[in-house]
Amino acid sequence: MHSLSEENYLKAIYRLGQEGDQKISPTLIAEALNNNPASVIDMLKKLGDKKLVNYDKVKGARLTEKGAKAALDVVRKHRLWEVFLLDKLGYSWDEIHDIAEQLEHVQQSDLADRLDKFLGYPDYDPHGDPIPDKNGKLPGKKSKPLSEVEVGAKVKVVLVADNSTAFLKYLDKQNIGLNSLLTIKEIQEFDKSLLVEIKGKKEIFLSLEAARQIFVE
Amino acid sequence: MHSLSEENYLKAIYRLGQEGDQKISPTLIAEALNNNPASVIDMLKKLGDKKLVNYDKVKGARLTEKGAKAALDVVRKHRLWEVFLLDKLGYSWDEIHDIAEQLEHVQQSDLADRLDKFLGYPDYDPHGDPIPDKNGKLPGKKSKPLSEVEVGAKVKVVLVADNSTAFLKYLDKQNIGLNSLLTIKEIQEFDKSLLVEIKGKKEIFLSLEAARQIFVE
DNA sequence: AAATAAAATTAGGCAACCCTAATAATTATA
DNA sequence: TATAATTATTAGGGTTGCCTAATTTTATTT
Ligand SMILES: [Mn+2]
Ligand SMILES: [Mn+2]
Ligand SMILES: [Mn+2]
Ligand SMILES: [Mn+2]
Repeated sequence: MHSLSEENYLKAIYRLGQEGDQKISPTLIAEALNNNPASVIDMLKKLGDKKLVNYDKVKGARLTEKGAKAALDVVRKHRLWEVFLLDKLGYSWDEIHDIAEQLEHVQQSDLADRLDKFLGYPDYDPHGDPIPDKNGKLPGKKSKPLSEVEVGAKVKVVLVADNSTAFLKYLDKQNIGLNSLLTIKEIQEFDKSLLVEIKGKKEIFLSLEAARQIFVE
Repeated sequence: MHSLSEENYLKAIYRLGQEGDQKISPTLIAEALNNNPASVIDMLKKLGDKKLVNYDKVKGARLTEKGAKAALDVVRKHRLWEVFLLDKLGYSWDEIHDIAEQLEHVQQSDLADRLDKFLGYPDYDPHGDPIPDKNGKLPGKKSKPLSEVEVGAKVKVVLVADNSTAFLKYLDKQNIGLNSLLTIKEIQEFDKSLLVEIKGKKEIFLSLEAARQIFVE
């Protein structure tokens, strides 16, 4: 139906749309896909012809309903495959994203549904990201970044936004994972870095940078 | 490492090499891949540069050791994924080939090994084709086409060479599957078609064409 | 051995995606 | 508001992998 490249653009535009209400510009998309704004413009033209995206110099890129559906379909496959790789094949959470990037493009109408069933209809992927159901509906979950939590609060980690191997390995080393229970002991005034206690474990320091990637409730 | 296209060429050349000692010509490869001899020559040049294939107008195409290794790696992945799709996701044997054609190209060093372990180290895929182990070694099995069996013989189906949906659905309808026990009742002189009794089931007619695709022992 | 048919090869192109360099349009800054 | 910096867009190319239409080899028939 859609090419691998088209699917990656749709997914990137979808993701950028999720992270706040910034204008989704060619430059932004190019950064997300690690390519060139000139290439992005080419593709936006094509996706426009296919009625998957509306692009407007002022408003930036927006998925049409059809485009959003296609994007969610890829996201669903990505996250289901991540669950498969972790639960069934025993990979760790920092190894699965890159493999899922390939698996998500396998085309077969009922593959995602069968995989979903085989995995027991999971609601979240191993990084805490919600898995859309077959109609594209996402389970709701209202979390906020650890960087916006006050001193003294006790919170639970429910999602890790940065899925890079480097960051996930760092969290492993710090003993932070999904469902970790954290208490904010201190927030440094000058750099907003945090001193956090991990329940039953040691206290650690987290930079603002890191805290922004850890979502809690 | 190798592109999707390159992998498909390697696999095709490997498969053609397995089916007897015909000369593997550009035309033959083009038919196998449903493309054009001119395109094949382009690719043979590239695979030659990469030391994966030796091509000689007289001898045809031959995989180098490196090329054979790469081909077996793709074949291994294809067949393991087929087992996964049938055993775990519940697809039927006529639906899995096309999906495995896509899955076989997913690149990750230890994916095949993990899948192999998860599936319980199967020796054969759902069509009876042997699955190479991680060193490329194939389990031996000496079968012959049903078309070469004599009248009166009692044999067991161990492999189906034609993996097309059409042929596999036809076999389903005839009630023939792997491990079916057959007795050859008659062979027609004029067209070599067979009258076969399926143990515990009815008698059926098979064309020579069909019998050539069914391997027994 | 010609003539004919089939197969291999070369030449020239095309579509998908990406890139760099040049230019135009915006936005920010002095 | 003129000047500088940043973005967007266009122009021109490159690569991969495919195709069609010659052209050349090789194999088959008369
Ligand atoms: Mn991921
Ligand atoms: Mn994830
Ligand atoms: Mn197959
Ligand atoms: Mn098979």
